[in-house]
Amino acid sequence: MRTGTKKDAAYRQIKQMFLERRFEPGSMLSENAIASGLNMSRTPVREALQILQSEGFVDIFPKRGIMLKGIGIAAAKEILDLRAAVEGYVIVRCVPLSKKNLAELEKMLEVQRECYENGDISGYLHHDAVFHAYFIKFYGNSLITEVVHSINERFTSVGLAILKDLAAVKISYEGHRNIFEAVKVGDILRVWHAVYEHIHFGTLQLSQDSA
Amino acid sequence: MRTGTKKDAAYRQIKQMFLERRFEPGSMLSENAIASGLNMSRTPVREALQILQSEGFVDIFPKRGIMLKGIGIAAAKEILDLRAAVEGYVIVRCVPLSKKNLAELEKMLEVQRECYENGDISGYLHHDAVFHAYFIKFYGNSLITEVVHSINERFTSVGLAILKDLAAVKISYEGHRNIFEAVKVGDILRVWHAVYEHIHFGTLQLSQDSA
DNA sequence: GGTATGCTTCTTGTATACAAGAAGACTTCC
DNA sequence: GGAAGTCTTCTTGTATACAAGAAGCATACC
Repeated sequence: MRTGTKKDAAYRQIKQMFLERRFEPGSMLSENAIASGLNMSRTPVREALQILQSEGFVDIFPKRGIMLKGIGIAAAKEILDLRAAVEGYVIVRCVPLSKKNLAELEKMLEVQRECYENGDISGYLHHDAVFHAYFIKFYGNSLITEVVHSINERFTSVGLAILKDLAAVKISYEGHRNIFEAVKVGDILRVWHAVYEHIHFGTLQLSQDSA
Repeated sequence: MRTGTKKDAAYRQIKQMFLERRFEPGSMLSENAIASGLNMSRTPVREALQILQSEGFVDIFPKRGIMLKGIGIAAAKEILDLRAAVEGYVIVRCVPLSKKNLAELEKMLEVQRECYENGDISGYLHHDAVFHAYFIKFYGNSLITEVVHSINERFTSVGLAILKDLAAVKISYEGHRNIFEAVKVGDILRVWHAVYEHIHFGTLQLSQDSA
């Protein structure tokens, strides 16, 4: 435990358990159970859970219990929509990019293409995240960075539902390349549409799942 | 007290005290002081403060105290930038609007103009918020609604710094009208630029303050 | 059998006692 | 006078005891 307070330790460990899918979404948790599992009293666990509630990970029902929230398709679409809003804006505002930045992006696209050609979906998922994070980080608005990070944290599981096969990976990769080309030529409207189409593709994939 | 738990009551009351500027930004608070002021023990106060920390209202320094955070100019600009991102997207996506919606917006603009002509800045501030909320509400993405609401909550005090005189109100009103006209003719790029310019105007006002 | 009532047991909500760190004042020593 | 160390007092951190609501079950009554 390299942490300062037990509350922070509890927060990190509980969130990690959630991200690792150690509990079923929809299942009820108890402060007592978590506390004994983490070898601490209810107090820090309780405080950690309050924060996780305000971040949308759990629902606390007074005197009844705590429910781990899952992400439904509707919520996932709303997250994608917010991402489209923010990322579209950020990437548009990054235009024009320096040659150095363009070269870095080109290299990323190369790596993505390799993942696709090798059938490495999980590798692609990682590099997809890196690609999207690149613009956000470069743009440098820390509030936007935080908001995007926060919504993506609850979204990790959905990534697999979107990039479920190589065909989807191919389309995603082409979306990235579209964005890149639009950025390269500096056509703002085209950038905006490319980002929108790319992220909206995720929405379509999710809709197919429900069918 | 019409509330369920004391924690919720504490949360609401403390936040309201912040919004009413009952404490100086930057001042140190103590759980004890707040708790006795609210006639409850430290526990619910403490939990409320943790949530307020995760929402960015306070900083908790372990074993030292709690500091009420103010909004610096840099933070205010980041908030405006995020608003530009989200509102720009939302309004673009609202296009085309029905005649009924356009008529409602037109009526709002009338009210705004009256506020301006009567020199009623505080009235304009209110109707400005209504105008911006109109698109968000109409668009109907609850995540976006929540995020915008959350950042605006911390932003109320800054509104006065932006619309500090009638000249600023006039420019703001013209910004709204620009957005409206662009929406009316359905020119997406023009909508996007109009929203960007309108919100970026706030950034400029803030920069002048610092000079 | 069906319904209502009270009990049992779970949960979280709140208060409080104590632990422990941080900061400043105060004292002591040089 | 100055510096080091201790001590006092503030703060929050954590554990625990108890309060109190909610839900299910068993039981009694009709």
